Amino acid sequence: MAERVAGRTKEEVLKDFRTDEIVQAARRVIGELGFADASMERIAHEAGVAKGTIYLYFRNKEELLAQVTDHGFAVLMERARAGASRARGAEAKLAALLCAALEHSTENQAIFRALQDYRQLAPENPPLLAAKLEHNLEQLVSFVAGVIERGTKSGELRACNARRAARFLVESMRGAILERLREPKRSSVQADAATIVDFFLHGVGATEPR
Amino acid sequence: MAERVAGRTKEEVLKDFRTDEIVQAARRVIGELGFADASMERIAHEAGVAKGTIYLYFRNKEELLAQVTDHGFAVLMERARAGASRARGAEAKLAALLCAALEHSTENQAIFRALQDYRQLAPENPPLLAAKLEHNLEQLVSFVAGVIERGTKSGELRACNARRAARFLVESMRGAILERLREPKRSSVQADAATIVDFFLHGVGATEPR
DNA sequence: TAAGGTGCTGACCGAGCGTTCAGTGCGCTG
DNA sequence: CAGCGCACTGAACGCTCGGTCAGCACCTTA
Repeated sequence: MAERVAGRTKEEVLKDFRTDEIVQAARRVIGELGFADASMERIAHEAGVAKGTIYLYFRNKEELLAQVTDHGFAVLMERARAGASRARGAEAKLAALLCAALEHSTENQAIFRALQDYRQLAPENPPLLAAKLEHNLEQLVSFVAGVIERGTKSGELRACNARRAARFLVESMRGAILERLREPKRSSVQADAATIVDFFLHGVGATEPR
Repeated sequence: MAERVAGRTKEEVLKDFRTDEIVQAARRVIGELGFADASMERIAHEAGVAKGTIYLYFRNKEELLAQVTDHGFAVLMERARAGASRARGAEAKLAALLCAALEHSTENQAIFRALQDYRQLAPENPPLLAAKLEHNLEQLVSFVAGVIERGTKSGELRACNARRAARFLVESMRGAILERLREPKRSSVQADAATIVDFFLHGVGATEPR
């Protein structure tokens, strides 16, 4: 009989540990090389195990990649929620949200590349990974849309299609992240986030909103 | 001595014809399958030639893909310029520009997928294709930035970092195109373009611009 | 210490890719 | 009509990659 710690066997703990090690290794490799060039061989090497070992913990490559992106998105969403909940008012919440995303993308390019590339992986008949990413992205958009809706109700934001606006903002964020990755540390995360929110709230038109 | 038509030999005309045929075939295949899955075999089949024949007209796959994206971008830019030049005022020009881009992306997904995927193709040490796409995208941003700057001078737009604003708009356009490709023909090109320009000019804030 | 089990290894496989090149056949020329 | 040149072909090549599995090493147990 195996000894138990907190209701889990030693084997289960070890398995979780190994699984996490491999996921983290995959995250690093993807962040460095992108999805397309992140081979199982390279990931195995990074994790310090043999290629075959990965297949003891994941059914195939796609399942591994899906876990990587899921994990990355979970961290991003947690940060975004935490940042937004600390801030007061729609503008501050959106800025905090963007800050979290920009910081997260700077520290960890893997999840962001996912956001960017996922459609490429299998444009037709999207498999597990594409579906998961689609779902994750939708979650982010929904969250942003929620912030916008509450802002509209409180009168801070004008009435608009919250979902469209949320997508609009998320895409802009994507662009800013891209730019930051291209020329890193050109400006602070806070400044970039503020610029985007400013554009988003006020636009570039000289006339007042209708 | 070969006969000449308009200063070009028959061989040159034929070569151009074949080259164009292959480029168009590649465009269709990329549009259907994406960059990653557009194999030379498939492109050759679509063009109605043998795989080896492509290598008589293009040094390698990358050169072929680069020509495809160059061609697509040239068409897009031509449309955008034409649309913008017909319109009067910054708002109308931007709307026309977005219309052109949305139409073009609807008819021809290849160039758009390029915009989306190019970073994926070679994240490190970007080769010919990535460099060309980067340059093309920069051209588009510059064009938009020009429209914005002139709008600022005429007083129609408020003063802002035109380049940042242009990137902001281009990314939003990208998002709209993505959405359109996901659920095609949900709304008219004109309506989508108007929505984006409206967001872009007025933002979602209830207060007037500073 | 011997036996048994289990986690792990890495050489191997087949598929698919971009690329090459010896061969083919068609059309032009003398 | 014979000979030649050249555009074109597609089988073959080298390579990479995801995925497999027979065997090994180590730990536990008796």
